[in-house]
Amino acid sequence: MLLVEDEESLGYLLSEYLGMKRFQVTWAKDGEEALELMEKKNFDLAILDVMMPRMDGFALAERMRINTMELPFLFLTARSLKIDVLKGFALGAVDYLKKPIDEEELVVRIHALLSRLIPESRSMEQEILVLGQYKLDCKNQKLIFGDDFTTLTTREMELLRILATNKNNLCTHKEILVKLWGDNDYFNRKSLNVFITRLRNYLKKDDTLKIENVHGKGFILRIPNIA
Amino acid sequence: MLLVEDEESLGYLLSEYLGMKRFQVTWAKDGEEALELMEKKNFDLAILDVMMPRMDGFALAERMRINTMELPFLFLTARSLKIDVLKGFALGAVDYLKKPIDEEELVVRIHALLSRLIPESRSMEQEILVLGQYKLDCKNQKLIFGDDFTTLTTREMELLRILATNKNNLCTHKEILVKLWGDNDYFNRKSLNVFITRLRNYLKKDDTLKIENVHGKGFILRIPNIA
DNA sequence: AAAATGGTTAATGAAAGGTTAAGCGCCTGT
DNA sequence: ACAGGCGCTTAACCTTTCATTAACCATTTT
Repeated sequence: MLLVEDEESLGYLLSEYLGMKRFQVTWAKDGEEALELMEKKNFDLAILDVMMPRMDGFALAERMRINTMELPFLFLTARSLKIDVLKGFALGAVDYLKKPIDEEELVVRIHALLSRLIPESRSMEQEILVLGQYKLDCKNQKLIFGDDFTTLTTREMELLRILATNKNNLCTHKEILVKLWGDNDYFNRKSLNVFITRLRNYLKKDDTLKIENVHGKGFILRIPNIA
Repeated sequence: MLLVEDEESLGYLLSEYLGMKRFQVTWAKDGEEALELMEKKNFDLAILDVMMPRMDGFALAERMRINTMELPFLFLTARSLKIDVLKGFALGAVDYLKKPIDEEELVVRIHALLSRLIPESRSMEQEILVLGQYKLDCKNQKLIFGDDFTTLTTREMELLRILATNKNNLCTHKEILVKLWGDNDYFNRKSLNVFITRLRNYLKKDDTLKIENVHGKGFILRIPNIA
């Protein structure tokens, strides 16, 4: 997470507090520094102050868009005029927070944003994923069908979770193998096939669910949307 | 979008205003009614008032989670105590807005939520090319026609994508062959012909679409512009 | 009309995917 | 320490997929 804040005391306070809450915070003291950092490192979220010397937060957001950086950002600012709020969102902000903000509120808002922005982390928190007539209880590694359930192994569960969080969307071999096996070689790929077979077996009680293969690319868990 | 608000005047005002802003709004006057509506219809977002007779907004959110409804929701309420905000997010809200809120701000916030934070609408952003009555979902390699779809092979998809991104413009043999095959010899050229035939077959449900040949030069995917 | 280019259909074979079972290391309890 | 169960990997074998090639017909150009 990247915090862009020119004011010493608030910047220090916030980065300390967020660090305490187990966020990895990098603190940039102006827009130039922020842009440099973004080039070097991958952040999940940027928190931008608006009123800063040299390049203000709005200008920074503009520059980020021009450089097609896809980093989600929110504004945290004392400028609470309606026109500023509208401008902030028009620039593509995911939130616009007004100073002074309660630290705890800031933390829960950031959590809400991150869990929405990063599909994986959402399903990490989410205990139970609904897959057609099945439910996947991630914490207990149970695949529930009515009153019945199967206990999944860790790998089975993780694979199903990846497919489920990207339901109706292609999960490439590479993506899956790197996430679950850390590497993408011939044998791991064969292993993946074995797990796919297993999952297909578990899931065949609901015949609207399908794990489709896209030849040479990967797999799609197809869950028809009920109308 | 589902608006849950017990107060007559505010409910009316909001649903009118949001309707004016091209949102499809359904207004439920209490939690019970909201739950019934959710059973029947798929909404993209719910806006929940907190203080309501019978079932309050927090209780409603709880019920939604128990019934494993995956509908994202935000609170819109006069209760601005910190503890309420924290509770709201703990229940899984995507936002927590304090009354009175400026209508324009509400609208931009909803737009931000729908475009960036809610998966369904996000997946709509991925690369989908419209070809007459067909849609080409590049990531999933699907050619969609109404409710029906065909899974294309990688080559088929790449070829169609080249033609589609240059619609109504000539794509030379050379251009295509170099991009897809890396080389331009007699056999690859024959192969290209086979793929063109296949694409023509896939696309014949919409007879305004044509893959034309320009003798000795290349192909044009013709898509009449609707006026 | 001959030659070149394009179109269509079907056969082929290599690569990818699917299934089942055996192998193998790692805990766990005795 | 060792037996047994568990879960992941490897192997063996079979099926499907798909780009290529061939064969043949149609159209266009010269």
